[in-house]
Amino acid sequence: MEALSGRVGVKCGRWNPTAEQVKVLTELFRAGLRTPSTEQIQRISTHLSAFGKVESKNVFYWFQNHKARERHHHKKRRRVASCSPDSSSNEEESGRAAAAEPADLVLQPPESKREARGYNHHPRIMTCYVREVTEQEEATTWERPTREVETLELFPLKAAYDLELEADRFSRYVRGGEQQCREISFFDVATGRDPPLELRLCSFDRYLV
Amino acid sequence: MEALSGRVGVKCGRWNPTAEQVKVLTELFRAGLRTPSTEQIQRISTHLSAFGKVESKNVFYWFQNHKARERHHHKKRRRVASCSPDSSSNEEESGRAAAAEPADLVLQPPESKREARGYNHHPRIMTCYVREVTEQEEATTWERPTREVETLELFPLKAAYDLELEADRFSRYVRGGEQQCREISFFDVATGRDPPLELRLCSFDRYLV
DNA sequence: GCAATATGAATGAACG
DNA sequence: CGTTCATTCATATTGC
Repeated sequence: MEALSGRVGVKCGRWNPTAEQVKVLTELFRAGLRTPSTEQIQRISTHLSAFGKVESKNVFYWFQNHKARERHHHKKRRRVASCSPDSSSNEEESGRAAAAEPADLVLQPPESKREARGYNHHPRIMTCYVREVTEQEEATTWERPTREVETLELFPLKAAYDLELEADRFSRYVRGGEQQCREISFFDVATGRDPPLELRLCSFDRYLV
Repeated sequence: MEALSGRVGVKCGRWNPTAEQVKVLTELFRAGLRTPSTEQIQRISTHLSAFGKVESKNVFYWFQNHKARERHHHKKRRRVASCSPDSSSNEEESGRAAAAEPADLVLQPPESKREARGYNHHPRIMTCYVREVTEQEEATTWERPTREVETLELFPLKAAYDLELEADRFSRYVRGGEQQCREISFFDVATGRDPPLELRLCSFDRYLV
């Protein structure tokens, strides 16, 4: 049922992203996009509209939520301090919940909390602040920059997308800052036979890690 | 088939609280706890683990759902707005769709588009701050504070809890703020014969209402 | 067994 | 940005 490209109810009460939309958003997120600018949001939403109804605010919220949630879930292991080996009856937990990103929103160790703008990085990689940290920087929080950063075949092929809707064209836009930041380009799906989207990342992993 | 205290197939697909766990959670809820903090969730889940497998997120979701649902059910036919004859009594909640049917309340935020960055605030009500609303206030959201707030015989007696599992001890913790907020204390179930939990509320209703 | 319901889980939207 | 609210999805439960 409703294996359709997205959800079902079609209630329209609130945005219900289609599978394609989610995929695009997810890829962008995985690519490192966390806090899209107004323009980016515009472009993204326009593009996504090819897969179904969507507003800019939906894109905005999507990133907000995805970012916030991922962070929450990330705070898992780490400080165990001492007592309470966390034993309990949960061990297998790692096996099951480990996958996905669903959640374990728990622990939100106090730790860094008041670092003003600079506390949005996990004790993870993110060790590369080579120069002045502008907002571009903080907007550039990759999960694991070293991995798929390369050329990323994000959109493998002309899936089963319904590319007949809008003829929106996306000009290439760069996010994050200068040249050392990846750039994500959208190519019009209507003008070309190319996959609905193509996301290209400039290798700049050397700046990371 | 499952009459057991909750656990059955052990499907592990999703958490299936045991009767004891539900009881504890319910009592806490009745006591007024609605939005436990991270620490509280931690403690509660640890405690509940004595009655069966449980994760923090389960506790989190439990409170979220319980709170939300109670609220919905409380939704007596409140506002009928205007148009829509609403016909009156009728459906009393639509009989069947007791738990669903969005029916009307649409709140429809002004489909204002929000200029990019300003998605966040709606021109909402926000008109009621009669006095200094501290975080204690908002943290102290009881359903009907004036009602059972008193001394509440929350844990009537040493139920049939299996108090032989963990020897976790819970130190008293306060939620919501200062002294005028209720405090919920857990007493070790292993060290004492007392009921697994005891919840004590400081009368502070005068601060409410 | 299947339909109706209760409720765990997920997530869009919004608040502070 | 961290939290919380509201709605929806998915599944276990219960009744017919």
